[in-house]
Amino acid sequence: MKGKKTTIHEIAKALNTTASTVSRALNNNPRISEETRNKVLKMAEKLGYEPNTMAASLRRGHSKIIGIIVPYADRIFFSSVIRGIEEEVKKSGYNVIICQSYEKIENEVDDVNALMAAQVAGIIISISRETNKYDHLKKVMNKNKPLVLFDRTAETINTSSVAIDDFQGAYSAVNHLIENGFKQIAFFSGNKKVSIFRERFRGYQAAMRDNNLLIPDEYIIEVPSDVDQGKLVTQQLMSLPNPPDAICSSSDFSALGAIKWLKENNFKVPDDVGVIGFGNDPFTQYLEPTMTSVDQKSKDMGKTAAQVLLEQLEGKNSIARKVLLSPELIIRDSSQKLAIKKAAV
Amino acid sequence: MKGKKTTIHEIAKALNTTASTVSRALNNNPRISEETRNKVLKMAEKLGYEPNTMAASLRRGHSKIIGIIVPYADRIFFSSVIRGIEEEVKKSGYNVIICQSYEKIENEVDDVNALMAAQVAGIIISISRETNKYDHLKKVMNKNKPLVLFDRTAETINTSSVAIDDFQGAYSAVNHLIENGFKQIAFFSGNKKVSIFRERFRGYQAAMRDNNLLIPDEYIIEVPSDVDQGKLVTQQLMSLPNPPDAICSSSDFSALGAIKWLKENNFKVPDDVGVIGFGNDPFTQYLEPTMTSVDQKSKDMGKTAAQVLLEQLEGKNSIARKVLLSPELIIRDSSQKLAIKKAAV
DNA sequence: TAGAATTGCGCAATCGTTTACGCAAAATTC
DNA sequence: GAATTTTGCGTAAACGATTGCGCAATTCTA
Repeated sequence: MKGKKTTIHEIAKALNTTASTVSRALNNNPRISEETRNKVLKMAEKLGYEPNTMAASLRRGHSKIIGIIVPYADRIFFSSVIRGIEEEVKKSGYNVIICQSYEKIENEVDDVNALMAAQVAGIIISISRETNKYDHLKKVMNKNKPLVLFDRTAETINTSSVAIDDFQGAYSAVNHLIENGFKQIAFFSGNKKVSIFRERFRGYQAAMRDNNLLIPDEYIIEVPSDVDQGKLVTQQLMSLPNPPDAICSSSDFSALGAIKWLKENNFKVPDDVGVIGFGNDPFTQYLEPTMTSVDQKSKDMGKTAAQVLLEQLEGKNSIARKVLLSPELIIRDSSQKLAIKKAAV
Repeated sequence: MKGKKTTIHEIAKALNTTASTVSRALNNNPRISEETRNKVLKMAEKLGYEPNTMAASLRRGHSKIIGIIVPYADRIFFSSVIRGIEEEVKKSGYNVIICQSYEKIENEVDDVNALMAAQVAGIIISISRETNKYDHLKKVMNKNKPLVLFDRTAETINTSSVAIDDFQGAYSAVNHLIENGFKQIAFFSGNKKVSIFRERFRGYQAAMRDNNLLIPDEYIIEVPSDVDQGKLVTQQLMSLPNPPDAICSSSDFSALGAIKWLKENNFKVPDDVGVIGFGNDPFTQYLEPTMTSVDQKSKDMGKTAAQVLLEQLEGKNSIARKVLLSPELIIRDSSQKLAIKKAAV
């Protein structure tokens, strides 16, 4: 019972053959006879052999581990992507190793180095909000390690990426509001330095334009993804001489802030003001009213990122692939005026 | 720029010395002079040296990676524990690798094997709901790999563990309800085969007994952690000839089900019926009324589990340590009758 | 049936580090 | 100043698996 590990050499000795034969048998090398292979398999089983992946990785030049870097591992969006990746790569015998950047570029750089040192087979990353230089990512590419960005991608470097179509997400959200009779639609944008937020903003603009609706400057507000900040700017908005009749937010949290402030101040949601969030965080379905939100397909995103990476790993495809997933508008109560909703039934 | 990696041999050659000297210099071996060490460091920097952790791990017998196994990586409790672990082990230069068991014992066994094969330094695990045999865990211990269980622990094997005091959590929750004037308190238990749920149940019983309150058999219901199931059993409960005036739940989700059913059926929460959940899931703070819940200290749990594991790794402590963290009752609106609340102010 | 191709397996180098051992030079002890 | 200890570093053997090369034995080709 003492943890004496068996190696292929032990198996070889027991079978009066050599380690190379055992190795080949174990790896289904066609140059090994069925008979020998079976003997090896049986003996391996008997001796409780378990391969030392370190040794194999060392020889091979990389491990069967995929590195993942996210800002925070405990945010539902990221943890859900991670789950998707894990599920997918497991099928091919890979494991995932998680690093957090805490939205700091220094951590991100360190993480990349650590992962490279750990000889990961490839890296899947959602870059930090701070990240504006890409030398660390280029280093990965220069070493010919597959690299896939997700959600927060970088346009300036030529790498594979998976994201949702943020433009379309915002566009369909705004369109939905308009279909439900809202006309004066304000927009909560995130930090416009980040591409996903720029795209959402563009989607909002396009939808308004396509429906011949004007956008007063005061209707566009940059607000962090935060409940209290959401409340604050909602107060501002509703104090305008021409307050909006709906809010489309780039974040579920600021949308929640909006709903909270509105209810506290005796506005009815959605009858007085409609609200739509972005992200489809689980809490949105438990609110009153339940919140309409754009689902980011996080698990799919993870699965897809994993697939793209594996493709690259297996050499099938070395050119960068940019995948855009379609977001899904999850329609709940916060965006449908009761009268209209009833009429529709 | 082509990913030619520099090894210690290259450094040695450039310095007209040997790999062993370089290795020792890099590892702060005291038998190396300051002068040599500095030369090595400088040259390593110059040549862009990055250590190959695979090789080192192979030689050392284990990697600087901690394996984590959880049922689901995207459940807030687990992702939060993972975050805590990652933050803590990173300080000592370790990384974490994540596996999911999906509550299946076969997956758990596979995961353990995969982690052992990856030569992880140790394993931190929250066992699946199904797990009732522990051979796979014993194997880890037999190979002298540190093993730490968290939250869902196993009493029958002698290993370190970190959990919250579920007894105390439930006890203080029930006590709080009683202090707020509730007397007929029902209990939503989870699956009593799982130790944490047994403990919570015991806490409930003890608190009731200590306050000389009787528990009708019908008040104790085993219900999965699920909103709809919570609704269902709440309906049952409230149809009793002697319905409860409060519900203490082992889960936030079934508690949410209770609140939903109660509101839909014109019961006031908390004035007619008080409700307390367990887990302090983020959504609890966004409900109406906001939900009182027992916080499980997930991030602390992760940090502590990591500390216990590292202690064991560094050989300071080879005997099993069982740590119980104190849960924290987060008091919100669902458990305080308005009259009493005002009086308290 | 001679020559070519294929099959089955052993030899030995290799991946990049770490580390026990040993030895000379320098420093210390008495 | 001889004997001992310490310092500084080189030699070489690991760690456990993979794989190019080569060589017999077998099968196939013509």
